[in-house]
Order: sequence, then C-alpha cells, then structure tokens
Amino acid sequence: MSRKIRLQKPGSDRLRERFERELNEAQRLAATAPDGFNLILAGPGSGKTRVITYRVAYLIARGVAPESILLVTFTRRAAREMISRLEGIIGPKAMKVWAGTFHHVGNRILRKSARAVGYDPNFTILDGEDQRDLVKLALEDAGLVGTGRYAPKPATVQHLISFAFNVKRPLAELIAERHPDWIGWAEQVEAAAAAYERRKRASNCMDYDDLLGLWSRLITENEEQRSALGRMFRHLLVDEMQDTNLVQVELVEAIARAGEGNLTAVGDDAQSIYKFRGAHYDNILKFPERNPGSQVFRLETNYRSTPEIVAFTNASISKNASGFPKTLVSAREGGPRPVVVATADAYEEADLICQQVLDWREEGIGLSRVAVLYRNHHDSILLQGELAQRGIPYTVRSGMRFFEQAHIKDVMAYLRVQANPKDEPAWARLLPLLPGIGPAKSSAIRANIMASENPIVALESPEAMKLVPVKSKGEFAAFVADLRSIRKAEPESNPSAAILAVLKGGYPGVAKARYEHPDQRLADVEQLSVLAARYDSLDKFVADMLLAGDVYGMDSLGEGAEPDGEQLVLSTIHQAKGLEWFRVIVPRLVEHGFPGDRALAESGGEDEERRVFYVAVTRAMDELWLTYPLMVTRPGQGSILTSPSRFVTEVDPALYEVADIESENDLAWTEGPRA
DNA sequence: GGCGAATTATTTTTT
DNA sequence: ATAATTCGCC
Repeated sequence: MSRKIRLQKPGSDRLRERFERELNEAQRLAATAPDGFNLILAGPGSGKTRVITYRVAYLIARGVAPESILLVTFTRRAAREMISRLEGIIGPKAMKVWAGTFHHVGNRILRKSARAVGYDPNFTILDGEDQRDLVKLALEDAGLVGTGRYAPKPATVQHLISFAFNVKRPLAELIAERHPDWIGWAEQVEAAAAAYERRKRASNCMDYDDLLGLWSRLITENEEQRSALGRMFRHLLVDEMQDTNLVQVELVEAIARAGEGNLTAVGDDAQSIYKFRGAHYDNILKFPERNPGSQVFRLETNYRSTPEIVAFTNASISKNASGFPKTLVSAREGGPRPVVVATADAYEEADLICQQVLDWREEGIGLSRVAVLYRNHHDSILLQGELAQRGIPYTVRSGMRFFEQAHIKDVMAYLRVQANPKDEPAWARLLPLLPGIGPAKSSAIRANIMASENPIVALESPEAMKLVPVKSKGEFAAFVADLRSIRKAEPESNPSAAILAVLKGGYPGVAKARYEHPDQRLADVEQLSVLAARYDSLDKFVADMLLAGDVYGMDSLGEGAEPDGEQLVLSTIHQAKGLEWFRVIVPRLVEHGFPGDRALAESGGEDEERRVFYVAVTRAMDELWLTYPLMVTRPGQGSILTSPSRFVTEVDPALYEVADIESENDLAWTEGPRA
C-alpha cells in the first residue's frame, strides 16, 4: 500500500495564520486595508516591504487577478525583491503582477501603444548622455552655439528641460528663476527645447521623461485608453511615494480614478531625497487632501535598529523644520551608541575605516554585512585606493554604470541603428568614430540620411558617399560592410550575436586607437554579449540595461574580489535607500561637505540634506559609525581645516560616544609616508 | 574642417 | 584633479 500524500493549497486559513504570525497589529491593519485610497506612512525599518508584499498577497487571496495589480517601486531591484518574497507566500502566481519602476512600466505600456502618441513601437530610449548630445544639436539649431563662455551648456539646459517637465512648470519660469545669468538667451533656450523635442520625434527616440509624459498623455488625451488602463489595473500600489514627482502622482491617481479607485501609497516623508529630480514630500503628505476619504496607517515600530541608533536618528530628524514630527520606537534590545570619530585627515579616515572593517571581520561580521555610505561618489575614491592596497574586497555602487561607459555605448550604437535606423543620437556617436569624420562631416551626413525613409540604406547612396572625405573612403566602406554583417546576425532577435559581429568588424581597431586599456574595454564588450544572451529582443535588452538603474561596472569589483565572495559595500546614500546592514559607516561628515554648500544655497536645502543623512543613519542595524576628517584638501586652496557637520553637532552628545584616535609616536617607524 | 593642446569651470544625488 | 570646451595649427 502506498503512502498517501495530501497536497495542501495555501488556502486562506493558512494565509490568515501567516498574517497573524508574521505581522504586528499595525502592519496587519495596513496590509488588509479595505479597497479605496490608502496611505501607509512607514518609518525606516518598520516592515514596509513586508506590508506591501502581504497586501498584494491579501488582494490575490481575495480573488483579485495578479495581472490586474500594478506595483510601482523605486528601483528594479526593489521590484524583484518584492516579487520573490511574494512568490514565497503565494507561489508562481506572483510573477504575473505588474511590478517595476514608473519608467519601466511606462516603457512596457508605450511599446504597445506607441502609435497612439505618434511613435513607432521600436523607439529607442535615450540615456542621460544621449539626451545631452541631442540637446547640444538642438542648441545649434537654436543658434546657441557654445560661443561666449557663459552661454547655456547642454548639460544644464537638458537638466532644466527635464526638471521643468517633472515639476510641471513652464520652462521660461524656471529659466528666470534658476538661471538669471542666461538673461539674453532665454528665448533661444526655449527654442532649443522645442528643437530637442522635434529631433527626438524625428529620431523615434524617447527620453526618460517621455516614458512618463507620453504614458500620461495616453490617458489624459484618450478616453478609451484611460478607461482601458483603469480596467487593466484594478489595484495600484506605489512604494517610496515621497520620491515621486507631480507627473508620477497624477499618473497613478488618474489611473486609479479611471478604474476602481484602489490606490495604496507607501512611504516616509522623512526619507524624501530626490528633490533634484522633481520629487516633493507633499506628494505623500497631501495624499489625504487630494484623495478625500482615504485611510491613513502609520507604522512606527522599528525592527531594524537598536534603541540607541533609533534615539540618535529620531533626534536628528527632529531638527527638520518641514515634515511630520515623528518618533520611532525600536523593538530591539540595546546595543552600543553611535560612535563619532574625528581623524587627522582624509587618509587617516580611510585608514580607520579599513581597520574597523577588518576588526569587525575578526569579530565574525562578514564584509558584506558592512557598508560605507557617503554623500558623493567622489568621497569614496581615497577609500577605494586604501582598500585595494590592503587587499580588502569591496564593491562600489556609485559612479559610472557599466552601460554608460563609452565603449559600451559605442557598441550599442551599432545595434541601435539596426533596431531604429532613425536613431540620430546613435548615428551622431557612430559616424565620428571614423577617421577624418568630425562633428561637421558627421552632421552633414546625418542631415542627408535622416531625411530618407531608411537612413541605414541611405548611407550607401551616392549622395551620402559624396560627403565622405576622399581619404576616409576606405574606412567608410568597411563601416558600411560592418553594418551589413551585423544586420545578418539579426540584432533584433539576437542581440548577443550582433555584439559579437561588432567585435569582428572595425570597432576593435577604433577602440585601440581611441581608448586607454583597449583590451579591458573589448573584454567588457564580450561580457556585454554574455549579458545579452539572455535576451531574444534587442529593445528589451536595451531598455532593461538602461532602466535597471543598479548595474554598476563589472570591473568595479576591487582588486582580488571574488564575484560571489564577501565584499564590503561602498555606496552613495541615494543608492542605499531601502537597504540595511549590520554595521554602517558614514564618512566625510564635515561642514561644506555634508551638507554641501550647493545644497544649502537652495531653499529647503538643509532639510533635504538632513533627510539624506537620516536615510544613511537609519540603514544601520547594530552599529553606526560617523567619521570626519579635521582637515581636507579642496581644489581651490590646498589643505584647509574643517568643522564637524551640523548633522552631528546638533544632536545631544549623550546620544553618541566620541572615540579618539590615539596618536602614535611620530618617531616610531610604523608605516612609510603616503603620497 | 579635423585634431591635438591649453584652458577653464566643476553635477551631488539618478530613472 | 578631472573633464569638457575652446583655441590654434595642420
């Protein structure tokens, strides 16, 4: 007789049990909130992710189809994390939930409805550099060529255009407000903005803002689309609501209203740190005002950090003039108070961090449980050097992303013109790679081929050929041949093979002539083809790379770091959002550094910086170290004395411990001098 | 008009 | 200190 096995479905009894076990009262109430508009104010470490995951599980258990739930997160990583946790609760159904960032979801929707907003579905997404390049061309269109040293620069104009969009204010107003120095140029900047728009459309390219803006336009201008999306998403959940901008908030609220009116917003106004890209904490604070009848839930028990750390973070954020006053309560046992250490200079600070990290490792706290969280990427350079020298493995989550590196972008440009032959920024990148072709020739050739139906075909026309300087004819013919063989590799469906085809053509030669360490760079390209092998669609591949947001250089691993081994984490505070570590070190806490002068000059700047500090210190579970050098070297005037950051000095000294570095006998031969 | 050299401001943070 | 922009020569 065989043994009987009963398969038990995760029925609602089991789920209910699980809710009882895994959630506290406040969390459970929030997770099981009735339909309608709900706001969950969740302090750091209060189990926010858990509540969202359980809420989605709850909705599905109540019969809501997973594919009719839209879960908007701040990063792709956060989306992956939540979906995998959800899978643990409800099984593979979890995969059907729409989860991703605003931009990612916008991309998915616009691929289907591109025609409705005047685009082809094979549109390209422009990253920051592409946008800047295109703005540069637009500035030329508007007669604002870089003559005059104070003329508006592409990067600044691009940023302003984007900011105006995200806060929904007229560009002219922002020019007047933030760039009074552009006084005679205001109209031309506006003309450039219009030219930028034109060029984007002609190129069948969308920038990050278009992924939101055109999605938004789809629903505001099209009754049919609006109600379709309303039906499609019966429940919307938005994580990190404090970092949404006006466009994003209006978007989700409009979809919710067009549908069944179910929107759950989750976040913490004290952790709003993206003002520079149009975010405003009012988007979360005024949620109940905008949506009358909404329920508000508060999660104020902190399960992450010790009472000592929570006391410190409470004291710090209470210095903010803006935002809701709030006091978190730690649910954990006591531990050491945060430690504040002054070092002689930045070198000693790096030394201290290395030593501390090694001490902790001895203690059994592995490197990956420790993070150094800094305000600016630049603050990590010295430390990286010291870590490398000592052979301490580390990984860096700031600075240049893998996909942003010049050689990667070059190779991608070869593929982009295949997928979308009208991609002008890609042509503008490719053509000047040929010897004898600079900005002017490139521009003439582009003007010629962009006017035709298929630029990639037009490139071989006699008219285009005529524009190529005689001495470059050979290279040009080779380039055209390369494009053909890439075409044969069917880039749209096999991006990986297409990348290998680029490597077989003239590009390696170009890279060798153009870049330092070409071998490393070509190895990166091979790496890229490995990455691409997981994709059967070029559009998907490019969009994923661009919108992933957390893919940093393969080579950002420190010397001797094993890809899967224990590594110390170095990250900007912005990248650390939503994460936690046993031990956290925040370096460079000096006035004019953190907070920085630029931030303080803006209204509300100090509060914004303090929120950044708040995000940093609330990442720590057991131990928090705050360090600052007594002397720094600044570009302007060599070494200068510093004073400790107000973010430290304003806090009641009883809430932290000051540690001193014992100065070793200067005559002792402990270590050689440093460069 | 392309390309190397000198000059000059510098974005903090990112989808 | 770097990177990007402008200048000046080929």
